[in-house]
Amino acid sequence: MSSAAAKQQDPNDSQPLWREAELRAADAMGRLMEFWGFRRHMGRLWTILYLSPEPMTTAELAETLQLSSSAVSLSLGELVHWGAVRKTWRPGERKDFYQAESSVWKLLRRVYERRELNLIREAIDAFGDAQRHLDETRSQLGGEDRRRVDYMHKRLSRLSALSKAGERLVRLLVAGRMINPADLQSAEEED
Amino acid sequence: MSSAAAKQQDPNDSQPLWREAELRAADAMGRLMEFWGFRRHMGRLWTILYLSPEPMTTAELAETLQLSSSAVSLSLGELVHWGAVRKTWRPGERKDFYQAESSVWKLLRRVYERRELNLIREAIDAFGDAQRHLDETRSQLGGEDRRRVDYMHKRLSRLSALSKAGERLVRLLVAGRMINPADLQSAEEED
DNA sequence: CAGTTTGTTCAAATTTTCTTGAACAGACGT
DNA sequence: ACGTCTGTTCAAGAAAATTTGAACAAACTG
Repeated sequence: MSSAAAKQQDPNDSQPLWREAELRAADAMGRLMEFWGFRRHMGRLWTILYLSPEPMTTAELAETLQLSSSAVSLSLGELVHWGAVRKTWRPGERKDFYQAESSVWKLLRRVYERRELNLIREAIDAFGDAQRHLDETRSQLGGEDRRRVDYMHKRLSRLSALSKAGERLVRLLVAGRMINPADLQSAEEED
Repeated sequence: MSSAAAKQQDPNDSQPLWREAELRAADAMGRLMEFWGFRRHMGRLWTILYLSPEPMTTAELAETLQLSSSAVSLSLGELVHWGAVRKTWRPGERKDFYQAESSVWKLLRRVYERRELNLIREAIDAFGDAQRHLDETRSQLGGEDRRRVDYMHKRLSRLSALSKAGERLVRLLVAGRMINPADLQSAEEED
């Protein structure tokens, strides 16, 4: 029973032997997710859950990663919101238990769908707005300036085309269909 | 000559009429690039240059975006480093001039290549390290713990497989070849 | 219904990242 | 060679984010 005891008895020196490896992997995933625009801890927490055969409680997670319970609550809540972690519970237990959504692919799809696509659409809108704004000022301008505005207009069209190609690409990715990056390339070829 | 004068005379109220539109687009791109893990200003600067028919000086950029010269220098330097902006110069002029690399696609490729791929590779390495670490401890463990370690080992393999699929996918993207996202899906199907 | 246990929210404090102005360095013209 | 014009670097200050402990709320137990 050495390790079962070690798991809980002494807060200092009694980490299970695999803890080191676990944390290493969690950290790598944390960096990945941070780069990706999420909180570092989200990646860490998810990984710990993903590597655990059993659902875990917030207390266990806090202990494993040495976090305050509020930090766990916050990041875990966000993970649940993203569908990366599921709340489960056990009959007879009061605590909530958490387990990782194990289909990483499904997860990535959701993220791309909710975040990347929205952002690209906003950008597309902004480019459109800018163009409309230029249209309004155009009549007030004389020769040189008018040429300048026309140039900007053309460039904005190119940015829009590109963004739309990007949007299409991400949508295909989300739908799991084949993607041809050459589409992006061609979106900026007619000038 | 009204607008040519307006461009430079009065620092306060004399923005060219298209400035508003320009800034709007620049801001959208700034948000995109920030989300993307770069400095906000890199997107802004790049857009201003992209929308300008002529190469611009750092002073003009600073004035347009209301930035200090050091901020411009910093972000512009990084853009040059990423190949998103080129330094040019004009005979007879002492200042440096900058123009946007207009092939956005080429740019994206470089970014994915240098950043995303490196990060994924680091993660793959970390997962491998963690597994090796588990292998070392395995012999010291008894029944239950050993099963637990084996479980973690299997999960780490899955993470590795997934990351490698991701790496392959990005490499194809960079090479401009067709991509089948189903590869990712299948990378986590054998359990 | 009072007392625990568990989870969430909030404001304060810490850490990290960005921004700035000034000092520095290089290049050019005279 | 000197003075001027540019661009870069650096340390200090400002702003933004993360983190935490404590207060609060909700759910269950006896």
